[in-house]
Amino acid sequence: MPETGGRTSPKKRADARRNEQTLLDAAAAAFVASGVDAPVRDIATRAGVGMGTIYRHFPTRADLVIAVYRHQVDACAKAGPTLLASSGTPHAALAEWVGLFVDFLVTKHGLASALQSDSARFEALHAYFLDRLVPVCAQLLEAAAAAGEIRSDVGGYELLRAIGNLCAGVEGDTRYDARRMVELLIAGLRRSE
Amino acid sequence: MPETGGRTSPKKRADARRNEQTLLDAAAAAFVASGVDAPVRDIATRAGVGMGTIYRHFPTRADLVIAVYRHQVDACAKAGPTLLASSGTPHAALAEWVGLFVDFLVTKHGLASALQSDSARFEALHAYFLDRLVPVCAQLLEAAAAAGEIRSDVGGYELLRAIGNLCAGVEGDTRYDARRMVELLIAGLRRSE
Amino acid sequence: MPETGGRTSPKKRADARRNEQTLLDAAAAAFVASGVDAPVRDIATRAGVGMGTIYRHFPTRADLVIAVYRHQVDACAKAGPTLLASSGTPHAALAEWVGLFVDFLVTKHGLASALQSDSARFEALHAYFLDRLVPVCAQLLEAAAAAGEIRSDVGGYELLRAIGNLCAGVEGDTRYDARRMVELLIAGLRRSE
Amino acid sequence: MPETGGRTSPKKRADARRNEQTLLDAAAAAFVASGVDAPVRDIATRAGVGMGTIYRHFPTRADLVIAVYRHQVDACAKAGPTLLASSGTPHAALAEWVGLFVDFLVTKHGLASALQSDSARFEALHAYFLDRLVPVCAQLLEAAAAAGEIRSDVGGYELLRAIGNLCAGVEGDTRYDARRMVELLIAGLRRSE
DNA sequence: CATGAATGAGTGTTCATTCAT
DNA sequence: AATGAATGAACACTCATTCAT
Repeated sequence: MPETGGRTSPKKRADARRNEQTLLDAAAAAFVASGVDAPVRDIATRAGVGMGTIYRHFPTRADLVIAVYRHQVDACAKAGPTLLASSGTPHAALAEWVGLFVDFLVTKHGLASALQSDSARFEALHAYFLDRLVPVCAQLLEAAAAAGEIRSDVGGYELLRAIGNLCAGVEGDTRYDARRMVELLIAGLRRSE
Repeated sequence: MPETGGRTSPKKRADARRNEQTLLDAAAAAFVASGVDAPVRDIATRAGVGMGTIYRHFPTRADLVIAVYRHQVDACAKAGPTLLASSGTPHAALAEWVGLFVDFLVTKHGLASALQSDSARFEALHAYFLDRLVPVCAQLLEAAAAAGEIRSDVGGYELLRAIGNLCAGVEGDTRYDARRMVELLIAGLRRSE
Repeated sequence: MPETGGRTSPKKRADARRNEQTLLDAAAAAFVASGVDAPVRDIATRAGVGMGTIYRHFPTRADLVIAVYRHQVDACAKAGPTLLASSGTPHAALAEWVGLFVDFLVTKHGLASALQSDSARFEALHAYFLDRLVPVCAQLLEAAAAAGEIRSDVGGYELLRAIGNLCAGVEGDTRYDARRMVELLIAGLRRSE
Repeated sequence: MPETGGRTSPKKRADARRNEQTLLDAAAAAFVASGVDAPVRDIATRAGVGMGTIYRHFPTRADLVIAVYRHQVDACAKAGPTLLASSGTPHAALAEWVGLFVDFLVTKHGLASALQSDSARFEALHAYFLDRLVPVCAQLLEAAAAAGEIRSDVGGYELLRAIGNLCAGVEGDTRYDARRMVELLIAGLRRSE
């Protein structure tokens, strides 16, 4: 448990952390350039380290991907309750939160596609996203449903998956606006009386 | 010039045609199992033929993929005008037609994912789908918009793309119902006044 | 023995011969374009026949190559004694005959290279050229040697091989003139006193 | 920067270098046996390494071929000026140098054939040989021509090409002596008055 | 601990050759 | 006899992953 103030971790710790951050930055860059399937060697080269180092820190590709996006996923997860408290209505909060999620996905080219992949190597990634975000999404949905604003038969997992899908493979397609499509989806949730 | 019903084509033709069908069936199966990127060798094995046979019939992967789905795409394209004529309202026709398309995509696991692929090798596939279906979808959208039932700022390409995305990677995910999600999307199109 | 005037060979014979000539022409063209290794299918296509037809007429590639060049090789072989009789000196006759051979090789792009090939598939080709031309070349060499014009320690096979080599792979190399190099070689044969 | 005799290069280097030498030896052997087109797998097997190792060390086939012959080509190039200084006459120097080149080519069966190849994949090989040897050959030719010993209308490239050709495909042909034929060629260069 | 050399399975693709029709 | 569909060996090349140094 490396708390900031601890006296236990000597220089080493700082170094290692710096190193890991270099790795994550390099991976993020590689992901943008070549998708989440970017060759390990590319990432290593970008980071200026050997490939072995990457495997040491992140035994599985999913580990690496998760680490790269952890902060943003966490931030997104935390924003849910906040928005619910501050927005006018639950449905508005949901829309805003979904907007946040879309912004995240759309700027991380290749991520949404990776989330679709049923390859075993991305299982952990899948799981992480779900663990963190499904509850949040579900909470927002429930609040909106409880307020009578939307139908109550759509779950967090399903909505999240749909949003992820709508954001996949958008890379340079000027005729397709993922954000708009997601808005349509959210609009479609409205209770039809 | 293969006249309808003519008995002109020599015996060979019959054999070759049968073989080609075997190929298409095998390819379809392989696509379901491994996506549209299924190794040529796998497809050949499934069909019980040599790899060369596949290359003979379908020089390019796109040729194969298109051939596999051609009939259904065509049927889908033709259904558009028909539905428009027979359904109660344009929006109803649109919904029904979209349902048809989703049924097609959802049962062809792997197809939707391939349509997302920006790989050059699938360019022709992409083009084929777009050429055939975008006009139909656009026509339905326009009719519904003209009737004042839906917003008029969503184009055929965009909607088709969104639907395709919603249907991608669904393979065995019991918690996600692509059909429902697409319905949400279509519902979201409704004119919000 | 299908003599022209025989009454034995009905139409069939004429057809078959015409067919075979078509084959040879097509092969010759293909050889020029792609070398003596031209794909069988290419040749068949050029000839407008099926591949099987080629295999029927020429079971081995060497058979085909030999057939293609037979006339010219024979003509070359026959020219030897003629030149010996008509030219001023045996060495002059040798030079002229060699010139003939070089003309032949140089215009048959790819042939010289094929003659070098030690691939078993060209064994018969090799043998044919040797059987026909080595004796002629040897005769000319012997005459010139007997006349005291050239050294007597170079044999027909060896000289032929050297010439063939000098003509190989010349295809479009403007800085290399095979003819000149062969002339150098022949000049080098001169008795050095 | 590998200084002479320095102990700077880390241990690894020694291993890698040894390995590379193994590779070069294996490649040389494979080239002798199957020509410079020897399958990568064969070379790898001979060397007792995986194919990937070869691609790591020599990304392109030309890289490999050049590396295999570099030392000897360089030695040959350096011998030119030396012989010119030490031999009795320029023509003698030329003859000796050519002898060196022939010795090299003849023992590297398959090399001469590769030099003939117009395949794009051997472009770099071709260029390397030419860059290194044409100037040397040209210098010797010019010196002999200046001394009035030989004709002055044959260039370095042309002579080198002719020699290379004479040495091609000699593999186990006991009736053909490339060395003798080249001598004939050189003899043929003598000024004919 | 880091390094990066080595491994080798996996895949696309070409063509000579055979053989059912 | 002719056809051309089918076969399958052969080869190049890429990368994830392991492990000796």
